[in-house]
Amino acid sequence: MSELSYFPGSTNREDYAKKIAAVFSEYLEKNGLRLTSPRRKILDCLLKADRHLNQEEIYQSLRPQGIGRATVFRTIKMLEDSNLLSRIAGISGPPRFEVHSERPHHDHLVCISCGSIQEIQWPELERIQEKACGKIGFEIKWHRHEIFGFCKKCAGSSKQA
Amino acid sequence: MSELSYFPGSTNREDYAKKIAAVFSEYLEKNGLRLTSPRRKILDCLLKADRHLNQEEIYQSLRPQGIGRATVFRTIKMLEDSNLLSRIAGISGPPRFEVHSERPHHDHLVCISCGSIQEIQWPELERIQEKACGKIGFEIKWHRHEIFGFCKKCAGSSKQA
DNA sequence: ATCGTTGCAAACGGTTTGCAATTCG
DNA sequence: CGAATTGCAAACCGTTTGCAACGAT
Repeated sequence: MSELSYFPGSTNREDYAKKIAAVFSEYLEKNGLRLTSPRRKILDCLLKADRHLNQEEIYQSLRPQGIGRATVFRTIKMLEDSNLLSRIAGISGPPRFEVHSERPHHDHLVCISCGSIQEIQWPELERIQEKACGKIGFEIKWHRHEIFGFCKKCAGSSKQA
Repeated sequence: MSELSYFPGSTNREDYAKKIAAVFSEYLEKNGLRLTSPRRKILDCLLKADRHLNQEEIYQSLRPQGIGRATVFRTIKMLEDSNLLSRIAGISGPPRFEVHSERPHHDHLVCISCGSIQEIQWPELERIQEKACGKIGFEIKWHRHEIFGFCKKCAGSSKQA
């Protein structure tokens, strides 16, 4: 399970976290909602993680602080609505989540043998996408691109799922 | 809801259906399983449809013939295992399915306003993908590429979800 | 006769919702 | 005070499974 997570050169993790929190807060305000302590903690948990968490993992790590499952789900939904969080499907099991926004867009390479998720950036591919969609009048909001196969390690060995 | 579905020039729908059925049958045989009437009907239902069906739609259309939900799920799983069926996630709700195999690969443009799904082919994009993955030693088995945004019709009008 | 297959109903697991208590502004 | 928020438990919904009856070789 090697899952990468990185932050653009000029922005360190804390600045990044602040920025995201600000965007979230703004979103909430605009909708007459509040940036409460549980919501903040859930966002922090996602930001601190160096891999893609699923709902259960967030819940387990925050339960000691008295945060319930429902709140985790509700907050995840808000973060998705505010376009700060994206859902990654994987091959099976519950979806995992990833804070995006400021990070350069990347796609996912999911290994169907060991389950690892690598990230990959494709500026070239993004360009082609936009050009083609522009031509047929489709206005892109976001996309999800998951490639399934065998990672380097697993491709070398026996390839069992 | 305009969902395209087409068959390559030289192959008409019936030939195509036969080919798929043959592949399925072969897969079943190889695994000591049988191409039974319910399985055949479920495959036919998917082949006949001119849009992406979900499990419930298949079940509803076959229920009059006495086919149960469990069989639909079980058969879908087999078709996925035999690499004849792929799962499309959409923005919400249950996954939809699409028979692929012989058809040229294509990605999906999902409209977040009206829910329509357009298909788009990107040979260029596929090439880039393979080249890049080859470079880092990732062996592609299949991929899922869904682009979300506003279709031509909805981009023009008021853009409500 | 044997072994896969079927439909049913119950079980399951992730997600959502109703609600009374609580917190925040 | 009033409105949003919370945790809990129950409800929900799509999916899976156990099982006894069935079907095909």
